[in-house]
Amino acid sequence: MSKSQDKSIKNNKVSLAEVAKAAGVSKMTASRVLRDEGGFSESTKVKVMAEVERLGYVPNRLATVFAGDQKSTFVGVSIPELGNEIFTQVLEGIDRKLVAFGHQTVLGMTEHALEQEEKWLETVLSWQPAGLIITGRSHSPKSIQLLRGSGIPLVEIWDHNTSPLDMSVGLNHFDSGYSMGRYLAGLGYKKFGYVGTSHDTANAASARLAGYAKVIEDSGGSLKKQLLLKDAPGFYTGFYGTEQLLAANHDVEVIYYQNDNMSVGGLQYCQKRGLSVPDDIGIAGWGDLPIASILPHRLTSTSVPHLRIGQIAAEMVLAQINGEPVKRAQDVGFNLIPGSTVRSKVE
Amino acid sequence: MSKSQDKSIKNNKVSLAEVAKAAGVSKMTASRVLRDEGGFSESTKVKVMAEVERLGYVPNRLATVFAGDQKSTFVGVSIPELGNEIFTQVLEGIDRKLVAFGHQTVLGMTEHALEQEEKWLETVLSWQPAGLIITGRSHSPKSIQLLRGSGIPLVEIWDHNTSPLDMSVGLNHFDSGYSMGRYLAGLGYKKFGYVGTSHDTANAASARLAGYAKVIEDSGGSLKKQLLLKDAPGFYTGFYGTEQLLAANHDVEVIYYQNDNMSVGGLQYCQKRGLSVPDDIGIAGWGDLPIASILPHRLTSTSVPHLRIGQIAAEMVLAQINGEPVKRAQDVGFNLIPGSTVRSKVE
DNA sequence: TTGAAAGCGGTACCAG
DNA sequence: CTGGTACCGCTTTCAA
Repeated sequence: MSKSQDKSIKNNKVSLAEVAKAAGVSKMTASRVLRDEGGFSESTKVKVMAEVERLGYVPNRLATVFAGDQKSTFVGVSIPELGNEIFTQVLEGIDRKLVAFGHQTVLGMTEHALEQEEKWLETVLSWQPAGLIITGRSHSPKSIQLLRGSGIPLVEIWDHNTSPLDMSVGLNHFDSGYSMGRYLAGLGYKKFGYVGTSHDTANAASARLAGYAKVIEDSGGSLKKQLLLKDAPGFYTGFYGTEQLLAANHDVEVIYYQNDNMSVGGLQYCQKRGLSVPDDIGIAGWGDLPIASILPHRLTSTSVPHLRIGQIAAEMVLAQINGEPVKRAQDVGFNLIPGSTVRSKVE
Repeated sequence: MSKSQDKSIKNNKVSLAEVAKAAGVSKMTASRVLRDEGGFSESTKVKVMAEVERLGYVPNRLATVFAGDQKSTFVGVSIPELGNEIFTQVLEGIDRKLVAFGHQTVLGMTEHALEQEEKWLETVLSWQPAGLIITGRSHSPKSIQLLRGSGIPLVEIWDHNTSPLDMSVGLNHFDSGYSMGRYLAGLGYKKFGYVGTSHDTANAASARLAGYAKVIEDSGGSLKKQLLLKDAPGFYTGFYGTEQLLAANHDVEVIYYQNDNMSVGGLQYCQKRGLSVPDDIGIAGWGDLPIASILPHRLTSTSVPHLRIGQIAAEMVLAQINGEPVKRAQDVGFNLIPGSTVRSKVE
């Protein structure tokens, strides 16, 4: 791992000064060439670039940011979990856009815990990020203080939020759950079930459940919930959550799941038990995830523009960084997919 | 967004000097208190901490790293794609471990392209990361030069690599494909199929395919491949890849997929066409992904410790940072899962 | 237990 | 077109 010469004491990093000296010019001239800001001759440029190449110079952006009044090119992005496909898609949308504009994502997994978020925020802010994109709208008091004081572009995503700390993009999860509830109630269902995961933090999924529950309450139906503690909302969780729900409540007619992957778990459980969908039981998911595209029957679900949310969030941060005008709050909406895993309207 | 006082010209960041002044001590004393390195009285500590709290001071780690000869706490982590569950799991393993030891992940999506990796490397290295974890073993010459010159801990993951640039953890993908080929050939299959995606870069999946092909060649069987260009290896890709493969090759007896999700797509396609698995056709996946846990029949596949690879990679970087001894190359191995989506041994 | 001065690697600003 | 100088926020070193 030793290069041609191991002159430097502290680390093998080549500095601008060394490059400049080797090229026989001043630091300033070398700096100008590297930033291509003009004000130097062609011959100087050639000399400097040759040395850059020869010495393998990698600029120290820390120093750059530090020197000027600039911000770094980091954007802190927090999502609750990487094991959840939905957030992974949002993250992908964000990173793609950010990278295209010369920024980098500094990841934060908050695991639905306010303290985790707070700890991450503290650290990431100390690196002078150019912006912040965080999932969710509820934060600890300390976090809010940090966010307020940071003065950098901030986007709260996922939940639509008409009064964000700074900016926000997402959708109304309560409405989304409510609309599914209305749809199912409209089909004549009376005995509702719900299967999802549960966390300490108020989150989007619980808002959907609240919307769903509201319809049921208003329409005089019954609701049985199966909330799995601290589990990731995936295929298997849906499978055994359904098992548990049905074991305790034989008469549930339709089940709404936290997401499509869980509902596919439910679908498999029903198949295993010989329950016909939708004749014996109805199944509804959320999120229109990839698995839905290959199911033999269209899954009743709600489609949401995951990638788009990420893209918009990144665009908002970028626009704000560049001082362009930005709409503070955007609602990307959702789309109910009727599907064929719930019964048709009763005549 | 305006705090109590908007005194500063450039940005509202509170500096150590301001805290020190407000507390009536010198910068150094304040610095000592904040780092808790001793050498100050209890009363000074109280004064300083009070001001830190009151002013909402957030240290500028950029300056810290810059001033001392320290490294940052960043670790650059590159994966090919976020849309691929497998890598997402690896990433989760990495980030969990890293965060537990006070480090942060700076994300890089290389999209299987060497130039993307190179560009990302250049940027991320300029931020003086404490370490690097990158997926894959093939890099551009420029990338290799950058990596060599960086002098920071580096782990190449995914492919087992006996002569890594620095360190490596992964498994032998060729062997993994070979073992599946042997297993299937041992069951009497002669006409093999493969469905996967294809990229410019030599990657792990192509190594598996090569191992699989080798067995087939040696045993005198036939191999029909369906390589989907630039597609993400997911459910739907598996579905229509199977459709295409079978349309062109009616007599394929067993199909090996790039991963489990694709094979589930294949399973669904077969069901749709009324093909019985394993009677009419055999299906084998790779990766033992979550979806496999809820299928009615055990999927023939290969299990791999995704999270573990991530954890080990992070541990290697951490150990190296702390100057502890590290094994340079680790093979986590793989495990063939016989399953019931291929036929039983022919008598 | 405390503080003053130097310097990390760049860039802004001005003078030549 | 080029170079000198001050300085960004913090830590290291040395002296008090």
